Amino acid sequence: MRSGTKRDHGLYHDVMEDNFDIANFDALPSQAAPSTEYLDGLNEGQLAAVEAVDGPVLVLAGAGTGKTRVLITRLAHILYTRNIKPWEILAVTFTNKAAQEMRERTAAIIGPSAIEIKLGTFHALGVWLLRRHAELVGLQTNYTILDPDDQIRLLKQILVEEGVDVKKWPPRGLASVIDRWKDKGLRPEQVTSSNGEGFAHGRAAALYKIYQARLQTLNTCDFGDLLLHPLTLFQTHADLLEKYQNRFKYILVDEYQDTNVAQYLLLRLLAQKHKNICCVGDDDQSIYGWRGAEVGNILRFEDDFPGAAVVRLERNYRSTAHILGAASGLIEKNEDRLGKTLWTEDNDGDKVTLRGIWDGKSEARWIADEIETHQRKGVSLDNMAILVRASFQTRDFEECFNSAGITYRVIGGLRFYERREIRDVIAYLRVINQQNDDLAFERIYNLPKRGLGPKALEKLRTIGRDLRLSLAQSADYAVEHSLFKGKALAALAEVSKNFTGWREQKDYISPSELVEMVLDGSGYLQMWKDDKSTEAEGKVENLKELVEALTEYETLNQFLEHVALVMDNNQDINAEMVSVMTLHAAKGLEYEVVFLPGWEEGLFPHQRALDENGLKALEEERRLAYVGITRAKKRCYISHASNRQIHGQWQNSLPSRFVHELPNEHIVEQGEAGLYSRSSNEETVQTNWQTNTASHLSDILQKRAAQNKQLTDNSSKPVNSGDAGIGIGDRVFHQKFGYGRVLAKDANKLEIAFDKAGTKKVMENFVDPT
DNA sequence: TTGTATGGGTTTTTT
DNA sequence: ACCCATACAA
Repeated sequence: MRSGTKRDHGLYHDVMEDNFDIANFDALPSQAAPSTEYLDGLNEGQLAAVEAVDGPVLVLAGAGTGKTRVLITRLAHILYTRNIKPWEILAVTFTNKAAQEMRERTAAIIGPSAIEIKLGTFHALGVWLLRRHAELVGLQTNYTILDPDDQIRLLKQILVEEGVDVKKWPPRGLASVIDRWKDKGLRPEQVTSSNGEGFAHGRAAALYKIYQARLQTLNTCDFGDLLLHPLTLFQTHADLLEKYQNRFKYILVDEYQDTNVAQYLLLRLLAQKHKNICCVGDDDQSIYGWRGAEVGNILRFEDDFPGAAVVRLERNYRSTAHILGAASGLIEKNEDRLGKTLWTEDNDGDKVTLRGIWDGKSEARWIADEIETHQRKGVSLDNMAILVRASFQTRDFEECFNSAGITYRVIGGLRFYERREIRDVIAYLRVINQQNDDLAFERIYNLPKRGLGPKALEKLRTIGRDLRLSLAQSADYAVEHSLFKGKALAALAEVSKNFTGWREQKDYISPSELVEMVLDGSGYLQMWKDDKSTEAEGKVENLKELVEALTEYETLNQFLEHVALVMDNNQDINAEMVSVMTLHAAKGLEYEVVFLPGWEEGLFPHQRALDENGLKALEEERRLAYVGITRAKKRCYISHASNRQIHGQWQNSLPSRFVHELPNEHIVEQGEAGLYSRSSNEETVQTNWQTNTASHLSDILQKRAAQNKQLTDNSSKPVNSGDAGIGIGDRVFHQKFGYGRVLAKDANKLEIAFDKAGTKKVMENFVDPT
């Protein structure tokens, strides 16, 4: 499946995309007489889940209970015991990673015919369906997928055109309103301003209509459309629906707790005929509510499919008893759950380590030390992971690991295709692939600089509006009729000529040859080569990698699709590396040793989530914590820092309420002198926050001052010592900024006029009196 | 038209 | 701290 190139860009072909055609001739015979070997070692519940092949089945599978194994074995079992071809099975997952793993492990049991199973993410399924029936929803078959960045850009254009104040009503806000509608399977004509969440005084519904129309003329889909269009397709074309219902005799769904309404409706339609649908999920691991996921889908399953078999998997094979105990103790605090009791026969193992630390940097250093200790004891770096709440937290670790010489990989950090130079080239490719792609055209019409500015663009826009042409077409037209003068005309003529040439070539040469032509012909590569800045070299390097990566694709369209859907930068799968990723990205994974840094109020649970969704969000955050802990097999470390730099500003914070919820018997505390300690300060946050967030927060505010004092008094850490009494007018010294005089004081923040560095705001802890 | 300076708003999590 | 939009100079 994966090609064997040395550098792996994660740009593998998704087999899902091309398997349909080969699937129609019977190349591979159905499986030989089965031995039931593959069923060996399953426990009672797992076996039940595997053997309940026909009819609806709901598997409630706790963390680490072997649900992936069940899914895979079930796939094999269906193929062995029913007269079914692999392509008559549909298996949907949430991530490409999960899909890939499932395919590999299935292939290990049933052999190469595994590639014929229709297996992939919901979105990949959507792309596939849409590619074949695009015209029925008003698209052309070579439609492109709009990435979130362009989605925002487009929405902003629309808002500006419609005279909406984008300062007050940010495009992001509209994007999320529209995304939520699409998550619910609602098309523009199905929404009213009343559910527009008050955006731009109830204009959201109208804006949604405009946006959708614009997408159609651009011949493009956003992520939501990849689900919404197929849904529309099935709702309006009964014959088509029936065709796919007939094809997919068995359906398997992973991570069912994270399906949104659109996905749920799609599944329900597809499964209606044969009703052989098996959904696997865990309500305690539902962490995508913010994206429209409905845990309710799990609860509703038995109503939708009467007579559904329900199987619970509660025996955990992954973690030690202490780790499981800590996780269970935490998740018990949630009101809104089906309730499950995981158990294990594993030994107790080590307790979960809890540590309070001075700041984010020392936290990273401490974790690096622990990693090295484990490494010396023989744990591979591959078996260790750091799971953070927000992606900015990865930075401290990257810096620390770089200087400590620990190899690491950031999963889902900034992806290869999100780099500017890559996006630029992709924009070129998009315009070649599809002249309608105005967003892409706008990105590169003056890149490298050709002396075409906003005025030229405006002119093209006008032409386009009058003649109903896209920007690229307008450019051609303008050149043909000499609508520009002098330099601008020459520049535009060059652009137009280039694109025409590339477009003529694109079907005759390989995508990587095409990109090379574009890079040279456009002067884009030269632009970076001429650039003397330090980063330019890396960009040239990346562009070379892109050309290399493209050799794995046969058509441009295929490449563009993968860029949008599956491309991530998991390079160098061979080297041993610690993984650093967000908690969300860690779902479904497991590691011997897991570090969970940053358990601080405001960061985890995240303040923003709490602000927006209150108690519901709190419970989701808690599930996230639960997911984090249950990733660990042998060792789990939780830490919280007292000080952290956020948006460049030092902030101090209290330990997360989740820290206090960890059951004593499963944790061991490591304190640092002078820092917050759970045992000594127990009463600090142990209040009834669970039912009353507000009182908890005010509680925190109250205690914060007291804690600061304690911190500054006792700490021996960074640059300060007993400096509690700095006042206005005092002379002070700061390690980085040197000497200065205090101008103003606000709580523990000082405004200081430094002799050399100018006036800055600094935390009191970081200066010494002179 | 391009380049630089300044000020304001901002960042959760992802297919 | 960073990204952005706007303003103004070249």
